[in-house]
Amino acid sequence: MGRPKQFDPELAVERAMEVFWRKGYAATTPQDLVDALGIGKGSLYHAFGSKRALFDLALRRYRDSRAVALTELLDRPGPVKERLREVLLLLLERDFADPDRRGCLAVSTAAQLGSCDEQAVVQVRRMFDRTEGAFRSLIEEGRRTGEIDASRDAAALGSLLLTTLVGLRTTARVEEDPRRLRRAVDALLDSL
Amino acid sequence: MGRPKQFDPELAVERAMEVFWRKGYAATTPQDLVDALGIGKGSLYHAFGSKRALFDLALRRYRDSRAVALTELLDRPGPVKERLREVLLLLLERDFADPDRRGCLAVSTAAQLGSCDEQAVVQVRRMFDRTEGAFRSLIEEGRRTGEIDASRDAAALGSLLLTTLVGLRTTARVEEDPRRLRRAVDALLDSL
DNA sequence: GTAGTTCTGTACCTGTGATTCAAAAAAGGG
DNA sequence: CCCTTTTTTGAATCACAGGTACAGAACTAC
Repeated sequence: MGRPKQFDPELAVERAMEVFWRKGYAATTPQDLVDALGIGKGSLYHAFGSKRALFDLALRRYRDSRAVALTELLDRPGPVKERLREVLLLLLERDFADPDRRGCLAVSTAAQLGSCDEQAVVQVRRMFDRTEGAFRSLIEEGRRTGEIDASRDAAALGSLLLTTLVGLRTTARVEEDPRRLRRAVDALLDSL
Repeated sequence: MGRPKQFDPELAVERAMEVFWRKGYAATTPQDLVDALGIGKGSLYHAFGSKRALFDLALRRYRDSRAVALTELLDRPGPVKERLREVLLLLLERDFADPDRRGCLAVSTAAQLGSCDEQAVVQVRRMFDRTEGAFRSLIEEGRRTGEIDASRDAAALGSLLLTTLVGLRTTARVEEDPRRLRRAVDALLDSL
């Protein structure tokens, strides 16, 4: 009971995520959020408490939506290496297609809040762990099917893939020529 | 003539670099800079014009000092792969040893200012290009000495190494266990 | 209809981010 | 020793970030 909300909180978090993603946490003002969410300041603070709390929700939403999307992409059928290549290249294309060059919110958060904000670090670490795990599973599958040399350490390769993905998405924010990064992806996969 | 400066501008930029590195551009306040530099606000703005201009100087200083240091490390004698491994592991150790987990200023800048700040993007791109070039030269040397398969594309491997380094230094900011990243480095170098 | 609850919009407040300025201080030249 | 130039100091400015308070609106249960 009580007056019902006139906005969809899920949608609001989604939009907040977009703003934080585009401008970064520190550079995002309550006014930016009010404008993007289309609700009053009162409603915003009543519903979410603080800018920081809203950021946490936004980051969690990002993690849930993107990490799931990634694992779904990785779980499609086909040869392991091709799946890896397709996923990495797809993410690259998306990053280059984005006019704002926002990259990955988790990666940016890691770079912006690192150390001083334990809460955010934990969120990002969780997302990284999930992604690394997905890569590792795929590597293990490849080892079973013989596509990947069984002498190689699946955990290490999973870690390497995560690291490379993080690097790719960061580098893509300043790189002009997508071909250089595509070739880097090829170079990595040719080595597996 | 005129009253002489009572502080060393070089040292001031150095200290400003430390602050920006630790807190990030947006989260650094003029007061932080005043405190760290030990000079008054008036002097600061008189000498550097604006927070942004000072950041540019700091970023340039970072680029000049660190990129040179990296190429020096890479140019030491020894087998190519071992040099690569040593450099990557050394940077990792340093990142983990840093209590503030600041990572690399250029990488953080790429993640924080990307797109919206063309000036900074250019600086970072320049630093990345230089690093990638150093890696590439080393790869070419390895191909000449036979350490690295001549069938491999030196440019692509240079790009891959840069990407991985960027990813390593970002991941190190949220990762707890250095061994995972060390293994990732090994996995990469074993593939060359 | 009224009581109780929850939402909304606006006004308001405090602190501080980023910058500017006036005036004093420290040099050198004539 | 005055004049000019440059730097320093510290106060002052001005907008805005981040959040609160409050009056009322919209709903439900009785």
